Amino acid sequence: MSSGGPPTIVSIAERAGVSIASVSRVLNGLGARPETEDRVRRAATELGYVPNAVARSLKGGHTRQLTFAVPDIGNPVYVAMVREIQAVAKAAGYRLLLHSTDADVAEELGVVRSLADRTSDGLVLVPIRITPEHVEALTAAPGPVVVIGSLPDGVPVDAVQADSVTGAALAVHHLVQAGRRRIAFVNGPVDTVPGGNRARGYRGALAACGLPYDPGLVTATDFGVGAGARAVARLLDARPGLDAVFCANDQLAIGAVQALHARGWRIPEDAAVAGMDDSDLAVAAWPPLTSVDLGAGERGRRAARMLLERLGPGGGERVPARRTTAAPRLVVRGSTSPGAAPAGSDEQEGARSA
Amino acid sequence: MSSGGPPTIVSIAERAGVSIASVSRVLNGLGARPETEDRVRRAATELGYVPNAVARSLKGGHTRQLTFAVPDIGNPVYVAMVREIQAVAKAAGYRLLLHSTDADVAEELGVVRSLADRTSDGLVLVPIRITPEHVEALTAAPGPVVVIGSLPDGVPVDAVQADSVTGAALAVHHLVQAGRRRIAFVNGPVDTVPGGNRARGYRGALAACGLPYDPGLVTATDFGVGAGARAVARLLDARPGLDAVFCANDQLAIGAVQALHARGWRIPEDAAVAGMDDSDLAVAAWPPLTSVDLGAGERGRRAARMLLERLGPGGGERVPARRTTAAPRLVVRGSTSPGAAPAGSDEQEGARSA
DNA sequence: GGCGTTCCTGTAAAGGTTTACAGCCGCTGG
DNA sequence: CCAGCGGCTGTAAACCTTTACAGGAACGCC
Repeated sequence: MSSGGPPTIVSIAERAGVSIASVSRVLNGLGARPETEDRVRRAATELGYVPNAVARSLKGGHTRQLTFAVPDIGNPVYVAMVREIQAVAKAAGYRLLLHSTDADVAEELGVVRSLADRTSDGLVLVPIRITPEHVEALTAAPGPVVVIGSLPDGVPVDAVQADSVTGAALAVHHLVQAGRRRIAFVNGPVDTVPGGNRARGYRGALAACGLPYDPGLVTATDFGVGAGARAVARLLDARPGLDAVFCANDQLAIGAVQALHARGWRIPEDAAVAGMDDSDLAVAAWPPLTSVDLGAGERGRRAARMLLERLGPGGGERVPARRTTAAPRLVVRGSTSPGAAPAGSDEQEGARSA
Repeated sequence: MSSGGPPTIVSIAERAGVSIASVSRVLNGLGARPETEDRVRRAATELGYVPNAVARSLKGGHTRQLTFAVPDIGNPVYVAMVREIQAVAKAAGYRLLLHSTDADVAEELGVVRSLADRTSDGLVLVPIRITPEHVEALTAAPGPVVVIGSLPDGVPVDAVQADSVTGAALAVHHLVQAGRRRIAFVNGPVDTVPGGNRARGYRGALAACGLPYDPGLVTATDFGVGAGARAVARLLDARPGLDAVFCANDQLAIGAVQALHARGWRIPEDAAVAGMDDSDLAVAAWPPLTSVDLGAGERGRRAARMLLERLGPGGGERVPARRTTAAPRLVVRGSTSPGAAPAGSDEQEGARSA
């Protein structure tokens, strides 16, 4: 009696005249008499057998799937992370489940809890913000989790952080060294951890350079090109003497560039512009944007690796939670430095299109 | 005897003093005596029970997972698709498995065949190119597949296409209407279906407008900003009289803009530039790029919907394979039209960043 | 009072795989 | 010649859930 649906080890066993145990053993490379081996293999290929991964997962207790949950898949920073995580997962024989939380705290918590349904073996989570509920949910997580973001010390969960404080400082120092003295700062939403850190880095670097902190040079807005352009337009009205704009984000920086161009300012002669994240947008701008690479790809890669270590034989509950930080890197281009990065010499090559 | 691993319906049954069947029924909302209902629910919450999705899948024969396979997750076009597919899948209660084929034909075929392992209920595939092996594999696909791309007519698989022929024509006509007469064309790799179509659209539109086809104005290169810049630099040497550059891709167009800027050309006064895909890069450029939106998001959405229809009750094998085409849309910005799209008025708002 | 309904519950099978255990065969060594 | 052992193989259980089926109790009706 075969026929039913797709072939199973039972169909193979019947056709080969052996037991299902032998089929399983042969197919998993355990020992068998050469003749048995032969008949099983032949039957399997004749039937076009493919093992049912679901049944395997049920028996084995793992799915070989990883979940990656991000606030917004469209954001270039997260795209860089997905890409690396995908690569690491694939190399290790894992599939990647992509979940968009739409920047919703309740959904983030739901993702953590849903580890309990055994759909995936582990989770890499990028929270938009860490609330006490997060701490609670993560502490009680029903499976291994790695957080990309800043986690309080007590939480027994691995985490990979960006160092936006020194990242911002890097940019400010660079601007100062380039002779700028009135450096505006366009921040994103300040109620997030990175928002606070970037502000801190900006302020600290100003202090370190002996420059005054002028609140009139600082503004916060939503992320987005248009928001950045409007914010900078207002800034230019209030402080027409500024000579540099540092933005918490490449999108904001693009907006800044547009606002400056619209008023006929030359970049970088009249005002320098620097962004953060070093996304593809940075090289798309004219002049190409100086930007601080906060290591999104690197963070993704590390997070995936840490998660896989937890899943590997040794990693279980043994090891205590680890914290690691990706070093920021300043990429200087034409928006702050007239001679830098001529067209055609950048590294963003090789993407394919449909 | 509980304790073992996480709670199962057995643990609940023991604790509530009922059978596992009753537990299952209560938890699935089928009828039960109020008292039974109560005890089961109480036991379930006390134990923190979460149903095992793998066991459910095994029994039910479906995983509520969809696979989306793309050549390269970093490409903005595919990002737009992922985003929409994710949204549709999520709304329908499906999870999304993201697979990067790295533009490898063998991997694409592997993805189609791997539908047989029952890991996901269906597949949306973006092939880099359609080979005879693709046709064969798709015809024999062990589960529902929707292809984003151009499929020969005989293949019994749903497909969603872009219309790059009229897309390219749209751009060329717009340039001609803006008074341009010597319009260069920078194509991507020509051995792909879109590459050929874009070339056809360019040529057809020139003919329709009564303009001569000058091979010296046409070039093909890899996608990528740097490649575009180099190609346009060569073009400018060969045909210094050109007055517009049409690119098969926003990345190439960005490169074109940079090459023109580098030689001191003004855009759009000395030369207009238009791209394709209308990605985020288009609004990042200065001046903002006119670009043809080939409806990547729309194609993703449609593909996901078609796949879900196949999975729904009616859709089985009944319906014959469908073909649908997303209409291209020209988005005019400053790179071809001096007054268009002032900064801050664009629609690319709201992205969040870490 | 008995019979038929209806409602609820429990037993058991099924879904496809892996694997512990036991059985069988044949061979070797004493 | 027999004990013992090693190599293969088959049976059956387990993973966790859903669900067909049958049994049982309560109730209404004749």
